[in-house]
Amino acid sequence: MVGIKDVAKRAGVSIGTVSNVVNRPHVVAVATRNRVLSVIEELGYVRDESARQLRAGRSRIMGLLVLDLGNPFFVDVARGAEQAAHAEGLNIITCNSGQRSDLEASYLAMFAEQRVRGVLLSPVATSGEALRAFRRSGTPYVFVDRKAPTSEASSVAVDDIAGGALAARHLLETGHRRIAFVNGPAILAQCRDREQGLRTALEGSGVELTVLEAIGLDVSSGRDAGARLLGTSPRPTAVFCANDLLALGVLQAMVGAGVRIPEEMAIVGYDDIEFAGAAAVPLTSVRQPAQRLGRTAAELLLNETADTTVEHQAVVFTPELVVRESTRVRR
Amino acid sequence: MVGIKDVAKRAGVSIGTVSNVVNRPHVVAVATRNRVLSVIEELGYVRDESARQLRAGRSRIMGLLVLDLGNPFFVDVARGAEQAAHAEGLNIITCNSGQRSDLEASYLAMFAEQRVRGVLLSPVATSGEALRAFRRSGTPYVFVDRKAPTSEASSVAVDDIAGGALAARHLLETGHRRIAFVNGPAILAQCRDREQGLRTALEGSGVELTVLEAIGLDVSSGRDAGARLLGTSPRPTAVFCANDLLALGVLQAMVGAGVRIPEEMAIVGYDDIEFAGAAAVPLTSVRQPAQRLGRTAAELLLNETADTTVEHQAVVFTPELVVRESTRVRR
DNA sequence: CAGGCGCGATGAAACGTTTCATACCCGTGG
DNA sequence: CCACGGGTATGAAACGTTTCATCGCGCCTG
Repeated sequence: MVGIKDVAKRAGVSIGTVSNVVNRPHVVAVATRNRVLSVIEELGYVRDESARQLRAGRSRIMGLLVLDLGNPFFVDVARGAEQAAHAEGLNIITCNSGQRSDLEASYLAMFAEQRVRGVLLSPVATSGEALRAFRRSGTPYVFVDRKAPTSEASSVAVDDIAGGALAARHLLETGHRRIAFVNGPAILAQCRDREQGLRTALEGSGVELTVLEAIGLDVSSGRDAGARLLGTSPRPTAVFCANDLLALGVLQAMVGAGVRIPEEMAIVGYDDIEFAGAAAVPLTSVRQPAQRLGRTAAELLLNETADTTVEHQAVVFTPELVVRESTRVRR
Repeated sequence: MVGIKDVAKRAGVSIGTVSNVVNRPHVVAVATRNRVLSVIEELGYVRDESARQLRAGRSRIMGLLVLDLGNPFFVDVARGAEQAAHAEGLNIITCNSGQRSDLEASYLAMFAEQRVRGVLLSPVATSGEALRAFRRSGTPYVFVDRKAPTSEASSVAVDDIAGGALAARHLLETGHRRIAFVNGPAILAQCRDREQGLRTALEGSGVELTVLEAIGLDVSSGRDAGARLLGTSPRPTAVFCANDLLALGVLQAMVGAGVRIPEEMAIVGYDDIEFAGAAAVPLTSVRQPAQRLGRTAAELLLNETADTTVEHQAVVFTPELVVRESTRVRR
């Protein structure tokens, strides 16, 4: 592999000069510069980032670890983060923990070993060995889609309790009295909070609430949950799902069983991913500003890495209900 | 930041010994080993991957550059690739070109500078400055979802011509005589091939074919195309879309305009993403083995990086038609 | 008892950069 | 004519690892 000293030898200059041509072109005489540049071109020299980084002590890369890239919500978060990072000339590497703590641990270790500039993290659980070990490495990090005490780190999240309440109030207003909640794994704070918001808002309303916990937060888990839901009696008249993927699965199960939506079963999802509006019956959903979440988190992280004295912040966005056919009362 | 020599000093051993503890624990006496390990724990030492890599001359990372992470098809490709890489103890970093040549170029440059072990590439265009420059860097690469001459590199693809033909024959058999094709950007070989397969299969059938080119390969481009389609007269009775995202957009436009699917307009998509089956009207689609594509490509790349004498291969998978409501003739 | 062997530990070199103090060359002003 | 300074180029040190030749030491064997 051709290195800086091959270029130097071939161009008849010192390696320091080659380095200057690459990094501070203005300090080298124009004749020399052109000669070196043409040798670089001729030899196909590509500088070695690991050597650069070793010398510089820090990398030009930012890590992003999300819970599930199969969920378009996180793809949007990644898009937002990428924008902000590119604006500062940094590259982002996106990794997918798939909600598995072991993968999360392995990616965090990788980030630490890479001496990444910082990490945007949407964690499986904020306690846990992996995270504790990662903290010790001293790599700066910001939580995404997860509140955290500012004493520990900055965070950017959406108010999940408010989101749960939004869904609850909507279902109450449309007259439902038997409601099911299809939740995801309770390890996830998002799931716990949405349930809590729902419960609090339903308090005293006399609504009969059934809670099902799905295995995952994906469409096929939703189908399973939908099948279970079909077996309950008396059957609820509305179901709120922790996630649009779950909601799409539930919807599919209902349509497959000939249950009419929303007449026999109203459905509310969460995230308002693009597919929610294009579903069998367009889904009512709680919208989160996903791209903004990613962008803001990246900006916060960039600030903190530029100036370590800056205070941690906890940014919380407010979700918004988008009403579509799946809960719209037909006349 | 604590380095190997801090550990060495504190444990009263040489840096070579510390290195051995980390990399070849069996060669160091158990008492020494434990002492060093406890110092590592105490100091929170994390080894510096850039120094490691500089010394080793190669990295433990594989790059994956896809056209669009917003398309669940590529998320599945990424999943497959990740599996194969992890099985070999490598990490994958996934980047998203979003079909933009400038981003593609910038990520390829980054991969080359990082000296990644190899790159899985689903390129915007196989010609082009970016790719030519990348080739010169000598980083091994394998094309994903794109055929390529074995003289250049290995590739893993799905037969898009066959896929287009599959859709065409299905629409012919279900009696359609005015068909529209909503294609994506013609720079993409996938789009050109699917169109060609369609045209060839329709040849001599007397079918009237209208081709629309959408701006992108996403749902909103599909909505636009759907709107345009509504304006054509006489209106086609079936539409084939280069992609499920486009098909979902077209579907949404049709449903919004009160056009009955499949009676007034049959729709066929491509990729068979999970959302296709959960759509307003479940979509007939051409299925591709996405995860297998990623896994196979990664395995090929691993082989080639392990043994440079191995021959390039071009693996081609065969697509499969999945028939659902959107083309099913109702009785 | 000498020689050899195996186990553990050591010290130094090397990886490819960047940076910085230094040196050289030439022209200009005193 | 000398001193000085601006514009260029140089050489060496440093970054944190891994690797490898070497060495010391205790033990076995002949």
